[in-house]
Amino acid sequence: MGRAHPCCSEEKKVRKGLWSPEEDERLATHIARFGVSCWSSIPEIAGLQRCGKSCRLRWMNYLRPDLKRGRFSQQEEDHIIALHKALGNSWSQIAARLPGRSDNEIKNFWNARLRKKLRQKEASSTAGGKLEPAASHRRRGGGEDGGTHPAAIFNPLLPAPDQDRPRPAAAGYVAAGAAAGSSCVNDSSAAAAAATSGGSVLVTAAAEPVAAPSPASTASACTEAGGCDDGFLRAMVDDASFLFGDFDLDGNQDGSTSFWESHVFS
DNA sequence: AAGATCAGCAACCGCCTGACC
DNA sequence: TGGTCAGGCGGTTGCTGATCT
Repeated sequence: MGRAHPCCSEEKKVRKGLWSPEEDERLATHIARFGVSCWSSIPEIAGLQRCGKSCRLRWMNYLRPDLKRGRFSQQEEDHIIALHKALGNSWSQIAARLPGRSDNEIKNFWNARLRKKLRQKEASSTAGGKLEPAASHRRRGGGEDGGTHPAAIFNPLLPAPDQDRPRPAAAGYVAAGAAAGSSCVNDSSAAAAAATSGGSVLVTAAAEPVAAPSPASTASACTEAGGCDDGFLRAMVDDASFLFGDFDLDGNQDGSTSFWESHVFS
C-alpha cells in the first residue's frame, strides 16, 4: 500500500496546517449533528477543505468531548511508564487505558518528557550518581501543559473550555449510522435522518475506552487483541514504582477502587 | 533588548489492515 | 480472488513561544 488516500490526493483544494476556529466549529457542529459516519465524506458535507483523515485526526486528538487537557499528573505519568513497558509503542492501546487522553498526546508526552526522564534515570543509576532534576521542568512557566495550543475553541456540547478540568464523559454526540461496519453515509440528509430518528439521539461508544482486556489471558502476556492480563499490568506498574519510587496503585488510603484501577485494570 | 536555544504540541506522512465489490 | 477504498496507527516534522545568554 502506501499510496496516497484518494481524499488527500485529489486535485481539489485541501487545506493543510493549523485548524482555524471556524473549521473547528464546522467539524464539531457536523459531528454533533450527524455523528461520525464516514470520515471521507465529512469534509464535503461539513464544508471543510480538509481531507477526511485530517478531520478524523482533529476530532480524535482535539475536539472529542471526552478529552481532558492539561498537564499529565504524576499518577498518569507513572501509568504511562508502566503501560509503555507492557505494551511498547502501542500508543492507541495505552491511550485506551488512560481515559481522557489521546494517543497523540501520550506519544508526544512520552517523546518529550518520559523518554528523557528514563534515560536520565538509567544514566544516573549506571553512574551511581545523584539524580538530577528533569531538565524539561525548567521551561513553560509553571510546567503546565504549555497552554500554548489554542483551546478547543468551539464545542457545542461542552461548557466553556477549561483546560485543567476533565471534560464530561463522552456523551452527547451522535453516531448516526456508526454501528460497527456501517457504510458511509454520503449525504447529509441520510445522516440527519439517522441522527434524528426517534426524536432522540443515541450516543454510542464511539469515544468509549476500548474493551476491557481479556480476562482469559494467561498471567504473563498481552493478548493479540491488545488486552493485557491484570497481573501482568500490575507487575508492570510495580516495576514503574521500582523505577520512580513507590506510588500507591490505588491512590486511595481507604482501599476503595480508584479511578486507575477501574480504568486500567477493568 | 535581541538573538539563540529548546520544549511542547499540532498535524502531516507513510504504512498496515480490514471491509467491500 | 484480487483490487480498491477507508479507517487507524506510529513515526516524524515544523511551528510557536518561553527561557536563556
